[in-house]
Amino acid sequence: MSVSVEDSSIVGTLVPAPRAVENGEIAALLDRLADLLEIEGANPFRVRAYRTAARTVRDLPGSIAALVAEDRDLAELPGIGHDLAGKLVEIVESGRFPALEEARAQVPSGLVDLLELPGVGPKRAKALYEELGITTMDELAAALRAGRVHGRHGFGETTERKLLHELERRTKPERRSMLAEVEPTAQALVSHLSGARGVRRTVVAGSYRRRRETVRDLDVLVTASDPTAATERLLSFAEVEEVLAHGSTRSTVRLGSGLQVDLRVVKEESYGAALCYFTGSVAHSVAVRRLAQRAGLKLNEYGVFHGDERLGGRTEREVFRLVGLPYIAPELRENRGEVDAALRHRLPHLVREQDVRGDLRVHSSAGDRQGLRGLANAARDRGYEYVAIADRTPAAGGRSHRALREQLDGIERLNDELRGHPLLLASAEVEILEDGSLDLPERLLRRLDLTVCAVHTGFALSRRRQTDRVLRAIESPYFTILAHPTGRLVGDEPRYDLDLERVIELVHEHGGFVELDARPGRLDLSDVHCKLAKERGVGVAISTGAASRADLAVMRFGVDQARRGWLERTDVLNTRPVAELRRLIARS
DNA sequence: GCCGTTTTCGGCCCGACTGTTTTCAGTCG
Repeated sequence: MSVSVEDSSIVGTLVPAPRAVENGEIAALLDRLADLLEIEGANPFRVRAYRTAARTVRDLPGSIAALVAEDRDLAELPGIGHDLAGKLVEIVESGRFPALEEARAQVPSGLVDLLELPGVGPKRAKALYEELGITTMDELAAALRAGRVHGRHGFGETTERKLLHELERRTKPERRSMLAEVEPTAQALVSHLSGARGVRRTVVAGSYRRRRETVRDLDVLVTASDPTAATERLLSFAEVEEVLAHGSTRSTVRLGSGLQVDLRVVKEESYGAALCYFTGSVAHSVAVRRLAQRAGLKLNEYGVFHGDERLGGRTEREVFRLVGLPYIAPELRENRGEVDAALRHRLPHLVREQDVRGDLRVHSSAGDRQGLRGLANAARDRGYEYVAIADRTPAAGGRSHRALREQLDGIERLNDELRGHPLLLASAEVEILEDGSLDLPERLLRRLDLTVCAVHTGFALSRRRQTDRVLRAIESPYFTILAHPTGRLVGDEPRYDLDLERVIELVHEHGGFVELDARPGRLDLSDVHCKLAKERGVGVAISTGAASRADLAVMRFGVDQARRGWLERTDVLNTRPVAELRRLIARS
């Protein structure tokens, strides 16, 4: 999620914010201040403190505004001390952030954009501003063309050429790509590199391996006896458009799609250490390295060392063991408490795709042209024990009542025939109307095994009305699962405003469930919200909302996200055997 | 600006690559 700091209504105003300020907005302000301080040349550790705090705030499942309202001590949060706690309270209560206003007075805000350019960091940005008065990308482009940058300290001919090339190439800001979009490239790259002479292992690390919902680049790790052969091999990959850096053990290229690929080559004996290092996240790596340091060890991408003695690093397990930790799954490596949990041997046993026994939201079109029978076959082919057929209700442009009745009859007939191989569950993706009532008459609701309730209309409601709407639906005796709870699209702003914490609390009270929409462009709930649901004791259903047979396969992206949200098999509703599932969704 | 089982000061992760430096700073991940 990106928040436009410049447009934010909470900066530079004394008027109380009309709504509670979101964590994402606060985090963006802290990051912006860190950028400005960096350009100013402030103490780098102070800059880091703001970045750490931004991260803490962004990753927090509950809202800072709510903590402030409850008068909780924010200094208890990791990376937030007395000083920052006070600043956060001021942001929430008055909408003001004086430290940021002061920094803005020193450094024009537009300079921060320049940091996006490869090769431009805080020092060069500052030099461009102080020596040439440049504050924007456009001004930089103009200065380069006019030769005004030429001969300036730190700007050689190559740098000039690269910057101009970059400015002309980029017409819009770089966007992160969705995980599912880059998978084919990642796989093609791995098989291409694996063909190089002397290459033993090839693995895509980075956020791709952590299964983040979006990735900015692909970090590829290779072990090889001959590093040069491997880096040369990367350059021969057909999709390479531009070589950005090319060294003996490390190369960076840009593909035609705009995706950047970083390749690192290490010796086989360093595979584990390098894989830890390149899988990250940076915050996780720093936390682990700090542990190593405290134990008198040094950890880098080549191994674990005690003085000059190399203790190991061939496998990740060995690296973790040497620093006193059990193995931590890549999906957890975000420094969101996993190192602490590992130390206390309290890591979750993460849910796996093979634990999934069914899909609890599938549209009848997923049977392709073979109707319900085709759908049942598709589910059985995936090894599912059950599948819930959940077409939308009329208010969301779905089936008429009559068509739904006929479908329910069809499900009963087919179940008689299939005898539970698999079991078709009668459901509907029931629109929650603006007044919070469910968009089906009781006589139909009564015939359903479960409901999957959702918001597809009336996005513009205020936070209070939207929340009340959903809360009322949860109180319905026919409510089972809240589908795609926040309406988010990956990489976008939320489309409607909802107090998810209250919603989850009420779902817990009524014994219902929340959904994780597995589609790679949705992944709604987010990882952080999955963790919130788990912490509040609410089970999560991972569902695909598949509209075609092929869509059923997106389940794995949902499982990836669930793992990032610390979910275990027992936290996921659709890992339950049929009998148990029936009991859990039965209406009291 | 944060943090503490070598605590309230003095630390704060670490190495590769590039370009311009004439021995290393800036940037990046």
